[in-house]
Amino acid sequence: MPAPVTIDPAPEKIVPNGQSTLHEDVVNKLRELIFDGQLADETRIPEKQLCARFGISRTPLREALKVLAREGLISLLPHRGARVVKLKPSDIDEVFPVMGALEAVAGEAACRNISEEGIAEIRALHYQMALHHTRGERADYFRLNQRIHEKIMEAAGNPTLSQIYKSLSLRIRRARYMANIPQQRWDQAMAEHELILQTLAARDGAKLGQLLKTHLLNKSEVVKATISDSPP
Amino acid sequence: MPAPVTIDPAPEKIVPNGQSTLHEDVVNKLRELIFDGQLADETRIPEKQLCARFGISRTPLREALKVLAREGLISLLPHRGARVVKLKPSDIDEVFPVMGALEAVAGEAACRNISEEGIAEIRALHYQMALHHTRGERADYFRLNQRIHEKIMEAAGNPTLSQIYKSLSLRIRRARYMANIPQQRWDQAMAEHELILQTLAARDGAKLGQLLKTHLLNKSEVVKATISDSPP
DNA sequence: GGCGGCCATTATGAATTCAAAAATGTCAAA
DNA sequence: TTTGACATTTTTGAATTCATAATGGCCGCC
Repeated sequence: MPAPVTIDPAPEKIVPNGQSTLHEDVVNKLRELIFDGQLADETRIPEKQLCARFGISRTPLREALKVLAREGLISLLPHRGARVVKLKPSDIDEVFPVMGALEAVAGEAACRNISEEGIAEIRALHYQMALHHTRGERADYFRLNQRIHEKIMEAAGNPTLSQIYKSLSLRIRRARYMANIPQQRWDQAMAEHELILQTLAARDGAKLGQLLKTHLLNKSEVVKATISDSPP
Repeated sequence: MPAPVTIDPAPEKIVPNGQSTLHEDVVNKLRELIFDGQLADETRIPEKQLCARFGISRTPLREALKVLAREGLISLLPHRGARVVKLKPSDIDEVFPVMGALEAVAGEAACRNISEEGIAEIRALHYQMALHHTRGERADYFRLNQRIHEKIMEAAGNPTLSQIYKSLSLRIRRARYMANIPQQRWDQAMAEHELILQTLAARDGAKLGQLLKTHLLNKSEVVKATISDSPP
């Protein structure tokens, strides 16, 4: 095989910084590559090549692969290498109800625990997001949207819950960013968020839980539509 | 302490069977050791010693440790080794609401998806469990109880949900088995299960979800009591 | 000309080796 | 006697080496 076309002298070397371990850095780096689509679905991940790219040996890379496999981002077939798992519509159907339930729990807990300052912060984020919605700035809207949901999750004060939610979130992140949401649904989502904010401010846990659940379920439909063009 | 009574010439060597990989076997083995309490809380896990015990090299063991760390069973401090994480009462407070929410989702889905045969199976398990309850056979009761919840989870037909639930389940399994439930609470749990069965048979998803949620929450109190004697 | 088995190559699984950080033990001084 | 600095030992982190299963090409056969 001839030399590769793109020659990068120090592509994205992972420098061993004293505090974190090498394999942890590799995990994060690989996640980024997967999200960026640089490691495409179903393509085999050649260990040697990645090692060269990162400038490390195979040992920490393989440790990282094990971790990512456990997270569900890649699949690890014995003697047959690792490959990025393809996100199927059915996965969306599976993940979103779970995330909805988790957000519902978070919402209930948040209503109990959140400070007035916390509510104020979320309110600020909300109206910032509303502005982006009005202006049709999708990327910014998505970013704020994400942060609001994270804030609610954080306010719940349940690290275990947060961790699991985050892990699931990562799993479908690729699809989520793809989501080319139609205007009508976008308006609806914005209205839902309006209600979510009010309910949180009123500290109506049960209602907020229900709202978040259905909000997620609605989102599920959109996301599924965006990836259903590439069938399993 | 004198030498252990049972001397095992080849203690628990892990033999490389063709299909599964070594590190996966090690993960399972280590989980067992942790659950059995052979690896006590907070004690450092010496790699070399375990390698000798398993008859393997350090590489697959370390890979397994990474995975278990991601599962939350052990903590991995750089250059300071791995140690089994101690189950604190606060962990119970965190985990059970999440499991409750997951079971609620499962209950709703199960009501939609479960076959009549599936209901019949759970009914059989239920009355078997009731018998153990009547006889005061705690271990058997716990076993059946576990299986019923697993059946409901399975009937939901959501692998992602099952996986997360299982992972959480493992995390608190130690505490769960410890649970020396008082008779009064046991009777109450049995009554709750009676209702759970009826609601499932009636396919009332919303109600079943609610029941499972509160059922888990009640259980949480008992479990927490059992580990609160050993404070954080 | 196409298909199937055989051998060389390659990639993965695991063991070993090397390096570096942390734990331990020793000895001296306050 | 206690404390603190230093040297030694131990343990972990990472690289390298070895073994083995899978991949791919080649040749013979149908």
